[in-house]
Amino acid sequence: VTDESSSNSPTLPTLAYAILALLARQPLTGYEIGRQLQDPIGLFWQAGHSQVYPVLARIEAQGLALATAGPGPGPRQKRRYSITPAGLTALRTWVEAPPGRRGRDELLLRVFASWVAPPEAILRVLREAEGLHRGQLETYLGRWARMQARGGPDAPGTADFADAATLRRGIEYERGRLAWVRWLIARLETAAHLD
Amino acid sequence: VTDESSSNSPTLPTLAYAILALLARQPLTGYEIGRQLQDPIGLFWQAGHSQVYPVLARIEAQGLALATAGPGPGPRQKRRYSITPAGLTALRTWVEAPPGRRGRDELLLRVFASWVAPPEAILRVLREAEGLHRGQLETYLGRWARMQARGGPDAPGTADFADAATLRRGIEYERGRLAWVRWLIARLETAAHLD
DNA sequence: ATCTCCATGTAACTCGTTACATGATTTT
DNA sequence: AAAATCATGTAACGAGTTACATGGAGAT
Repeated sequence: VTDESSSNSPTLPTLAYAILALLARQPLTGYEIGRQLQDPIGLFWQAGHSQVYPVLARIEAQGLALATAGPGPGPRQKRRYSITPAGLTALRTWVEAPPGRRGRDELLLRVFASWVAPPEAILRVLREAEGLHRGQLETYLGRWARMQARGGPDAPGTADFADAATLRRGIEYERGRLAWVRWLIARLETAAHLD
Repeated sequence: VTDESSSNSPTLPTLAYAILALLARQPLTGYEIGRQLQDPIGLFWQAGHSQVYPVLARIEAQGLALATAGPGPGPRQKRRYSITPAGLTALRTWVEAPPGRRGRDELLLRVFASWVAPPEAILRVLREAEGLHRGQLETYLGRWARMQARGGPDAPGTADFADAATLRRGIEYERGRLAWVRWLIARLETAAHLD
């Protein structure tokens, strides 16, 4: 375990910092955090609500966020969390630490193993992937357009600039992905009708 | 659990298919598989040896690979695994299934939260990331050059073509990453010496 | 003498996913 | 009338990481 912190604050999972990064912008409920970390929305980090609630409890226990409780729609109270100065400090410290790079990519792994399967099967997988990436790219471009519409991106050091920077990378990633998938489809198609 | 398989074969983790994809090329020991899935080498999937051994045991138990045992350097026997026809079929079936897309990116998450930290701290993180990506890109380009040297990539349907296709994506990914990191560094630097 | 590489595994723990559970309000 | 949305949580399990453990061969 890479625990370089003091004894009273055990290390938090990366998800905790994703949550703190959202809370640094505005107070949110666990439900809202869960929504923002859902699959097509969460640009760089995903989590289900069942993972969010226990981590939120730990964040609160360490004094990194405070909750204000009020009546909720269900049998339990609705709790809206705000980040504390200690939470901001913790987030700042984490941001300044070097990121660990580990990547897992199922599509790439499938392509790596694709030569064991017939080309039509791989083409099906690739065409589906192409659709998904096209959709994701459009989602991102829509966000980008809305962002430009309500005043362009600010100067570095603002949340708006950070949003724009991450979104920019998301768009470039999807474009690169799409180009590669289309290249592969073209290669496989020309090879296929040579038979 | 998304178990659509028959009762006698419980679902295997994705790592099992990464291992089968390696075994489909040539017989390997658990140690060699672990090496190939190590951080800078594993292009799209990473795992430590402690994860590999139990999964290999499950692969063997399901008859997807066979081991030939011989004297090893340590107290235990050295076991070299070969894929079986059943293993090839399982791999083929998995390749044809749609990949689940979930991505986690620590650097992107850090940039998303970067506005809470001073610009010099973020620049340190970004410059370190730039070095890592430059190194990774060089590694990939080296592999690419060696690949071209011993006869260019084959036609689709071969392992060599699959290698080239995945490597190509790796190179494009690193290039895109590098360009983005450099753009960000430039933006932050010009903003910094306006103070 | 110590370190690294080869080679195998186990143990303890944390993280992540799916499913279960409750219940009011709004939409179809 | 049924389904989706808001809102909270727990339980069970599987995946992933770090550390422990063993030991021969070769390099520094």
